[in-house]
This record gives sequence, structure tokens and C-alpha cells, in this order.
Amino acid sequence: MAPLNDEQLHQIRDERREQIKAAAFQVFARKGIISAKMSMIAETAGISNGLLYHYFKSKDELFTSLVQEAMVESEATMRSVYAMPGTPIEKIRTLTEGMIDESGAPYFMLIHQARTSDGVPEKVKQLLEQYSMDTYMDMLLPLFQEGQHAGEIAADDPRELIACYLSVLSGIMVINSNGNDDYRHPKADMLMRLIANPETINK
Amino acid sequence: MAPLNDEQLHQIRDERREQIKAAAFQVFARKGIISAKMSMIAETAGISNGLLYHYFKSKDELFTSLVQEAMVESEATMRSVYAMPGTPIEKIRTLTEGMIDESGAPYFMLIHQARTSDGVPEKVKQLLEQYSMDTYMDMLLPLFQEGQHAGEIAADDPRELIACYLSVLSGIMVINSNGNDDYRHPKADMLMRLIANPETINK
Amino acid sequence: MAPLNDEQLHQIRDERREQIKAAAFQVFARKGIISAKMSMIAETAGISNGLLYHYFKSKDELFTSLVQEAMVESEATMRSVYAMPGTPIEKIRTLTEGMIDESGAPYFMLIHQARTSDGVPEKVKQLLEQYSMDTYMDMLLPLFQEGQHAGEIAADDPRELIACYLSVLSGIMVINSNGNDDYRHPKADMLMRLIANPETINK
Amino acid sequence: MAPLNDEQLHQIRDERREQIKAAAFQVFARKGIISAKMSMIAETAGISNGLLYHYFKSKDELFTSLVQEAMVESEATMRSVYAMPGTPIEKIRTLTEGMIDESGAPYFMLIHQARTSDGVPEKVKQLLEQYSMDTYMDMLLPLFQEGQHAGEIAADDPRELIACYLSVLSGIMVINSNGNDDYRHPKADMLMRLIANPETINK
DNA sequence: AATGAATGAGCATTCATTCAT
DNA sequence: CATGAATGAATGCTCATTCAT
Repeated sequence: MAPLNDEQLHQIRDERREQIKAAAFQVFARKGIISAKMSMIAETAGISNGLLYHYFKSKDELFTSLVQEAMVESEATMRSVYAMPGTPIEKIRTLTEGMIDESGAPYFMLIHQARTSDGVPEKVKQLLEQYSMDTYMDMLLPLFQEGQHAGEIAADDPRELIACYLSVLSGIMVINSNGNDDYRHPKADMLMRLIANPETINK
Repeated sequence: MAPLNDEQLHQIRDERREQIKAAAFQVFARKGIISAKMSMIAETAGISNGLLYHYFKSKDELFTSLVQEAMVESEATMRSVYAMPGTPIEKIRTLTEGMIDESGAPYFMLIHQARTSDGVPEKVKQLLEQYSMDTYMDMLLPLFQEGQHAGEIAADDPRELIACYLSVLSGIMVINSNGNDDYRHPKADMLMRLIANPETINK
Repeated sequence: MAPLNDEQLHQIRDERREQIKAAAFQVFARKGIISAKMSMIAETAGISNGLLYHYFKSKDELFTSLVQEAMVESEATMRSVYAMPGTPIEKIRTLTEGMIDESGAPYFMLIHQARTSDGVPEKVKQLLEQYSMDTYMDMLLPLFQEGQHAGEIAADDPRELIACYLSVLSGIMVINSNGNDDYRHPKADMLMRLIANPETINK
Repeated sequence: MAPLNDEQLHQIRDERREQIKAAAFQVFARKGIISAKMSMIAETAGISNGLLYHYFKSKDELFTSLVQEAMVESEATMRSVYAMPGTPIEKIRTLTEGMIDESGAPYFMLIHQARTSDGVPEKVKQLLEQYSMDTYMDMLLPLFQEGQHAGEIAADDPRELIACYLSVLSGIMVINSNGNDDYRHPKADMLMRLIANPETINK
């Protein structure tokens, strides 16, 4: 049989990489960087132990690459708020809902793992500094200000409001992403009270 | 020369035990049961590796004993809300404040680790089932109902309200207890909006 | 290049397993389960420490698996007495000879270690109960009775005769299997006097 | 209170030493040198761990000292055969009985442990060379020869006869001294057949 | 590209031995 | 003399990583 041409090879490589990443993503997010075993990732990806190392030089590199991707995705998710329909507070409500259920949480969970676990590679720490909470705050600031002008959002210091909102949201995502049934997902509506203008709620 | 008398020995043993527990508490809460190395605990406690095993039979036993203690303490903290001054919402506010800063968080963090980590001893799992979120909900229910009657607390289903409050609080404690500066502690006042009756806030 | 095919892998695995078993057998029989260090077994087998654990989950499992095999072999050896040539007493003599020199002793030695050492896994204890001395006695009983009828074997209580014979044989095997030159192997002929009918010997 | 005088001190020291030796003897003979833990010996002796080291510099020294004593005792036991009543074969029978039940076995067991275990101190190995099987053979030789002249003992090569007798006896003692009920003590009468002149038995 | 056998460094735990009291 | 707290070296076992095929 004729050997595969370059393009086909490239495609196989890319598919495998994605397959591995998906498996690793799942395992890392669930177990954290130390409890996640390379053998577990290989098994989840349905490949051999050794093959992992054809695609990623090390566990650290694999983890780093995932965190990088998660940061991009989480930023995109965050930015997407501006494209959502409705008034500012409605946009935020939609964003919040999306994060509380499954869609957005895994990315944040991985980032949380990266932020709080031991044994995180140095490179990841540097990446995280760039994408600190401030980045997200800057991203949401115009939206919150707009909401305040519209009287929908409480008139507190907007940065503090955002910090509070993000911390609560992060916390919720973290405690809910461990497959642990004990905690309850609060409804997005309740969380909105944190930032909504009370007068608005009243009506 | 005569050996140390019983009282002195007892005192030494007690001191060492507490010293080890304190060190282990710190390490476990920060790192989780797997990442926490016995050598790390020993070093933190300023003792040798071997001595750990004079006082605790195993890593599991040490962890279990700490979780047990944390459960007792966290329950006590939660119960203490009834003894606090002021109206129901003021009591809850004080409780919230206490948990957000240093005082209460470590206990919750350890319990969170126990709930979500891999490699948790079977006995701990059993203990955790007894102290589920429901336990805390039951404890706070009368207080929330009283607050609702007084018009201070939002008129939602009280159990859902408490679940939301506890989840948010847990989340905050978790993300804040990793010695990570990136997240911000939301102010207790802001968190109170989750449960407060909006009309009351307004005034 | 394609990976090794199934058959080759299977062969490698089987060879390694046997290689490890042989090494472990030697070390366990000589040193007992506690003194036998996994590193010693690995070295004897000419492999790394870690590889041991690809083939056997633990020291206990390795030991158990060897004891199991030894019990099967020792039973087979014992049963084979019926297929040996000659009269009952000649059969027993041949069996005895086989056990005193190298062929059968190591199996018995391992079983002896299992019976008398500390730190023997629970499962091994259960196995040993099934294969107690009584099992062997039952196996030899018909042969001894036949010999008694033929006037070749002493007319004592046959079970006691067998017990005596087996104890002596076990003892000999044990003291001889430690690579210790100090003890002498008694000749089989001498041992036969324990059970032979004295009148027969005379002639 | 007046301090104890030298003699009293000396007596206490001696008593303690014997107390420790007795405990160690028991534990070593039962468990072998490696499985025997110093803490076990201390507990058996009813003293603290540390005190052991006031009386014996190390585990090795303690073991060595016991082996030395056991060698002296076993030699004495062996020699005592000449003082026993009866004909040569009766003397040997009495000796055999004494060794099979409790009285003599522990000494031999300890020596067997010393001969066959791992981790035996170099000094013990040297001692054992001096007291090899040959020593015992020399001791019993005159008795056996006398028995042969009297027609009570089989007319084989006397040294081989003794070697056989001693090996069997050692084996019996070894397999019986592990508190293991599975093996049976053969009766002394049966063992005597190994060496007795068959004609004598007949009558 | 793909496999899984092989390696070795790291961690929990045990235990002989020392030391302050 | 006597105690038991304290130490640290040794051992079973795990797992990231490499390598021959």
C-alpha cells in the first residue's frame, strides 16, 4: 500500500493530539495534576502509555498545553458575553447560567487546579500571572458600567462588584466540578442578586 | 536518674500531638491528602519523619483524626450563630464574616479536601456522609425562617436559600484558602445580598 | 515499525514471569517471607525493582502464587509414589530418595516457610489449612496399609507411622535446604528403618 | 534511703540480664533473628525499650550472647547422656525424649536459627563453626560404639549413624518449635528404630 | 506511528538505636 | 538504673519516562 502522504500524516497527528488532550482534560480537571496518572490518561484516550510521549514531551508539557488552551477558551467565553442578547444584566445572567452548568466550568476548573495545586510547572505559573483575575475584570468592566448606567446593576464600585461576582462564580464552579453530589448548584437567578440593583429586583 | 513522671510525659505527648496536628492541618488543607507528604508534615512540625509514627499510626489515621476534629469545629462554628448578637440577618452576617477571613475557613477547606480528593480513607467517607450539607441546612433553617418572618430575608424557599448561601460560602472559602492572592475575598455585605430581602437593603 | 505481535509479547511475559518466579522461589525458600527483600529477588532475576511489579502486584501476591504452585507440585510428587516401580516399601524408598536430594525439597521448604514464618498473607494461611499434613497422610494411607499386609511395613498404627515418617522427612528437608553444609543428608536406607518391618530388614 | 551497695547492684544487674535473656530467648527462638523486634523483647521482659541497651549493646550482641549460652547448654545436654541410667540404647532413648518435648529443643532451635537465618552476626558464624555437627558426633561416638559392641545398635558406620540420628533429631526439633500444630512429634520409640539393631527390636 | 516492557527516583512506613530527663 | 521520646536508614511499592521492537 502506498504510504500516507504528508497531509494525511499531519491530520492523523492532529487528531491524536486532540484525542489525547480531550482525555487529559477530563482526567486533570477531575483529579488534579498529581492524582492524574499518565496511565489513566492513556487509557481514557484509548492509546498506549508510550504513545503519549510521541505527542507530548512530558506530563508537565501536556498540562501546560491544556491550561493554555483553557485560558484561551475561558477568555473567549467571557468575551462572548458581549454578543449575548438582552440588556447588560441579562447578558450576565446568561453567562452565569452557562458557567454553572457544564459548558464553561471545566475550563475554569482546570485553571483553578493550575492555580491551587502543587507540582504545577513553572511555565504554567507564568501564564497564570498574565491571565490573572484582573484580566477578566478588565474584560467585564465596560459591561458592568453600562449596566450601572442603565440602573440594572448595583451602584457599588464596579471593580469590586466584578471581583465579588467572579470569586463567587469561581467558587461555585470549583465545588461543583468534582462529581460530588453533596453541594448544590445555586440557581443563576439567586447569584444575580449579588450584583443587581435591588430596586430593579423589587419590581 | 529517675525518668520523667507521668504528668510531664503526658504533657510532652499532648504538646507534640497538637504540634503535629497543627502542621498536618496546614499541609493537608493546602495540598490535599495525596500531595501532602509525610516528610513535609514532619518538617513543618519540626520533627523527624519517624516521630510522626509514634503519635499517629499512619497518614490515613492522621488525616482522619483531623477531619473528625474539623467537623466538630465547623459544626460548633455554625451553631454559634445563634449566640451572636442582633437580628437574624445580623447574626448571619457576623457568621459570614468570620468564615471569610481566617477563622473558620481552614476547617471547611479540610472538609472540602476530604470530600473531593482521591485517596481519602474509607472511614472519612463514612464520617462525611453523616455531616452532609443537609446537616448544616437543618441547623440554619430555624434562623432563616425567623429572618423571613421578620421580613429581613428573601421569601424564597428557605432550604434553597440556605443551600445557595452555603454553596457560595464554601466556594469562597475554598478558593481563598490556597494561599493564592489572585482571588479576592468578597465583602460579607455583598454576600448578604444573596439572601436579604431587597426591600430591606434599599433602606 | 510495528510493535511486537501478540505471540511474541505473550512469550516475553511468560518467560519473565517464570524468571521472576524462579528467583523468588529461591530467595523465599532460603530466607523466608520477611527476610526476602524484593530488591534481592529483582537482583537475582536480573531485572529492576519496578519490573517486579509489572508481573506481580505485591510481595504477598508473589509469595502466595509460589506457595500455591508448591502445594500443587508437592502433592503431585507425593501422588507419584503410586506410579513408582516395586513393592510398597520400594516405592516409599524411591519417594524418600527423591525428596532428600534436590528434586522435591525446595517445594517443601517453601511450604515450611509459609507454615512457620511471620507475616504470611492471610490467603496463604487458608491455602495451608486445606493442604495440611492430614492431606498427605490420607494420600499415603493405602500404600502403607498395603505394605503392612505384605509384611514389609511395621505393624504400628499406620496413621502414626505416616505422621512420623512425614515429620522426619520434613525435618530433613528443612535443615538441608538452607544451603548449609553442616547438616548431613541421612541416606534413604536409614530412614526406611523408621517404617520397615524389622524382620524384613534382617533378611 | 541509703544507696544500694555494690553487691546489691551487681545482683540487680545480673537478675535483669537473665530476665532479658529469657525474654529474648523466647522471642528469638520463635521468630528468628529478623522477625524478632527489640520492642517485642522489651515488652516480654517487662522493661522499657531503652533499658535493653543498658544491658546489651545491640541486638546482635544480645543474639550472640544467647547463641553462646545455647551452645554451652546443648553441649551439656548432650554430655549428660553418659550420666543417664541404663544401657547405651536406653541412654540415647532418654536423651531423645528430652529433646523432642520441650526441655532441650529451644536451645537447638536457637542454634538452628543461627545456622540458617539471614542477618546473623559474623561472630555467631565463627562460634558455630567451632560447634559444628562434628563436635556432637565426637561426643556421642563412644556411646554409640559401646552400643554396637553390646549388639543394641545397628552395625553401620557409627559416624554415619550418628549423623543420621542428629539430622533427624534436629529436623524434628526445628519443625516442632514454631508453635505450629500441624506437624506431629514422632514418638521417641519410633526414632530409635533408626539406630537400633533390628534383631533387638524384634524381641 | 505505536506498543508495552523496563527503569529508577520518590514516598509511606518500620525499627534498631540514641539521648534527655 | 530506668524511661520513652526522638532519629534516620532501610524497604515495599508507585509512576513518569525511556527504549527496543
